[in-house]
Amino acid sequence: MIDRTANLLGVVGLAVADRIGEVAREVLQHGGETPAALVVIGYGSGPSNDQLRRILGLSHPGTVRLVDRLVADGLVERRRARDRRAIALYLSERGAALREELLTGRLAAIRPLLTPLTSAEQEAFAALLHKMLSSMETTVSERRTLCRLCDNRICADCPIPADEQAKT
Amino acid sequence: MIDRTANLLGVVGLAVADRIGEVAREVLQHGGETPAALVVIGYGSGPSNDQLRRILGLSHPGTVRLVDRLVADGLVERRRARDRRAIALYLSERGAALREELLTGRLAAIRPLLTPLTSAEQEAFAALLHKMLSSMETTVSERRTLCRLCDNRICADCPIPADEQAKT
DNA sequence: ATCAATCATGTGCGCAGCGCACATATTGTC
DNA sequence: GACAATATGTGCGCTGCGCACATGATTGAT
Repeated sequence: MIDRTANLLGVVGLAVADRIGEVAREVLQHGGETPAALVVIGYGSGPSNDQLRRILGLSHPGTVRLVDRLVADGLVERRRARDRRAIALYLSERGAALREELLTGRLAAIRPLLTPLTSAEQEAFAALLHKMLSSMETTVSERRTLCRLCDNRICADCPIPADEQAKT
Repeated sequence: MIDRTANLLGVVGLAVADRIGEVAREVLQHGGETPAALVVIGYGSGPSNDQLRRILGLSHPGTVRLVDRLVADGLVERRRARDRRAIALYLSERGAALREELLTGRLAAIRPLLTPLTSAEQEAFAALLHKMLSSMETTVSERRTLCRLCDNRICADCPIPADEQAKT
């Protein structure tokens, strides 16, 4: 019985990912982990190449080239960090604008899946999703990977627990 | 409020897609739409290159090359179809075995997300997913695209409605 | 204070997955 | 029988990414 539910979740998950991917490509003209990079850098903490790499789950060179593309598009700036072998990544104004557009488009793409549900059903659905996420045991790094496309304007209190012991 | 739910669904959807992708790459050593192709061809109806193309949402040449890879790996056979300009795609024995492994791995990858829920909650969750899917208006072609990674051993009665008028 | 190990970034190279433009073979239509 | 429509295959190039390697900055051990 659980497998039938898992299969349904597989369908919905695929549909969600497909829709997000479409929006991202329309907005950014790039695919892969590029949209996630824009969101992550957009938090404004000035992540290093290596921190970004871990969150996106890419190789180091892959991340360098990804940032190259974003810089070439004028969406990201490489700045000096305290540690002078590292860099600090920040969004340009245009990058921030596209990030907004991306996050808005993402929600707009997912929303139609929920509208057939009544308000009460949506609440129940949210509660179940919340419980699923809050039951995941993750490190800080894994949590950031899961939330790499999250809309921080909406998700004020992320339900996903993170073991604070784990290294960033 | 709906946006908060949509954001949560976005996270879970991404997690599901990530996990499915990992399993697929482990089993098949290929990414992209390749795993979906294996599942679709595995239904045994002997689809043509063009029918497969529409379901996967790829260009025609992209599909030809995708099938090339599957044939090179000994997973798929190109056979003559009634229409002699078309071909009919079938799985080899090894292809069918890998398809089983892929579908099993897919469910195994999704299942851990559901286990924190009680049986009653899982039932409620399934009912909500079912309602979401059954509310989608899709053509036959779109339905097949949505279900391109579905486990037909589990999903006997697909909830997604399809307009039978639409051309295959 | 120096020097080796470590860390972070960047580069040359190649591969996988896919699309565009084009070529070829078969089918249906008039 | 001529011709548009259909279905497959090919040459070519692009995007996204990993591996192996090189370079500069920092840390730690002596």
